[in-house]
Amino acid sequence: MSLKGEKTKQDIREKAYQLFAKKGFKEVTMKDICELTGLSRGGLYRHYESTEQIFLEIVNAFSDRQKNEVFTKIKQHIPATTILEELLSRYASEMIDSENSFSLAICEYYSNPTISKEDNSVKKQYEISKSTWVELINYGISTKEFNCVNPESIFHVIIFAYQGVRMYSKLMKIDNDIPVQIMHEMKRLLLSEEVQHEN
Amino acid sequence: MSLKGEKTKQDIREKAYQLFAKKGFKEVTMKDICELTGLSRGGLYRHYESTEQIFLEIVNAFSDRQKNEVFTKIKQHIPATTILEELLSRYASEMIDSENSFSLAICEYYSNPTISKEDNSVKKQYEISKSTWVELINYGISTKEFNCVNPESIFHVIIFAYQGVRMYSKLMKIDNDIPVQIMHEMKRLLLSEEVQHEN
DNA sequence: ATATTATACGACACAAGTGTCGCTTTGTCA
DNA sequence: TGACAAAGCGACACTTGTGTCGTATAATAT
Repeated sequence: MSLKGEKTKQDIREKAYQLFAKKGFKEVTMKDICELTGLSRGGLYRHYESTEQIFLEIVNAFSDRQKNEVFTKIKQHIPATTILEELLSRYASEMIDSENSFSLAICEYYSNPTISKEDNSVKKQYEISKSTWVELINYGISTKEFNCVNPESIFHVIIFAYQGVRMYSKLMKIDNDIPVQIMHEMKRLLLSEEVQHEN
Repeated sequence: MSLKGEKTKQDIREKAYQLFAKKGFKEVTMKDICELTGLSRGGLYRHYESTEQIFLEIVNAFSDRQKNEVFTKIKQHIPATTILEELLSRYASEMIDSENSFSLAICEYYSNPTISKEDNSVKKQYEISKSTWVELINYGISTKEFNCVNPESIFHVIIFAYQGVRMYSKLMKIDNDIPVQIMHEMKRLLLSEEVQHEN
């Protein structure tokens, strides 16, 4: 029973996560990971044979973890507006600290034409994210908090808009209130008239 | 007066544009450009010393060209809704053909942490794009076609959402109607009630 | 036409990352 | 506590791209 091995792998994943969140996908090399973990080339290659393999393992764990968070809150009958605001402000804070955005690394990975498109981790992560949002929006419609035409299209606007901002923020030290602006527009798309006018 | 030189540079820029639009920024090497232009290493390096230098020259030309298009149409009193639809559907078509998106290369360049942040081509391109949209939106408000709170935040939602889609579409062969969905939501954000209900 | 300068060539040295392999060290079980 | 597998080491060969330089070729002005 190899305990040491799994511990090392865990450490590799943690350190690699930090590097990806800071530098993006392509910028991270096996050498970088060697340096941060303190492992030698041979030592690292024993556990993982590419940055992509490490990355995908992290992505999978990442989307699995977030999967049930929203669903649980819905079951607890927490108002949809509250859940929405939590989600949006989490996105917003990740945006402002561009040095710490693993989601941005995922974006970059997505946009990389050389990756193996057969792998379905990306699609899986997208589907999980989509079903979570659609569930939340439908819940909000059922409680009369939300008022929108098409939950799926709202989902797309939201996630894609946030990814765009993350990209820009990496270069431009974007105004901190842009995430807030976007949050307001997203709410305008979703909220019923009476709720909207509170703001 | 060196005619040959400028002709070669022009050719380099054209070929490089094709490569960037297809492969993104980082994926293109000086070697690739040598191969496509038929130039040797020394020949290419005489004109440009890096892919970044070529790229930035293209970006600058790119944003300058688009600058006055919208402004001209506003002066001709073409309805804001018409101009909006033209812009949005151009974005949408670029999204569907992910092999041909120079904008995506710009995005990727933006998100690259190793580039020289002193260069202001990116900021310039962003400012030009922003001022164009804000001008259009304010024009639409003045003609009572549009009805929105904050032109700048709408601008951000629009451009960022489209960039996000482009990224995903590069990997996922995204549904062709997602751009259309997003177009509708963007219109919902902008259009006055009476116009909106037409749809 | 020819001198002269701008273009273009391709071999070369260099840098950075990859992946491998024989060997050593360390864990783990009987 | 010894045996044996698992984990870790680091030198090596390889790949891919960069940037340079002496030389050759073509364009242009006089």
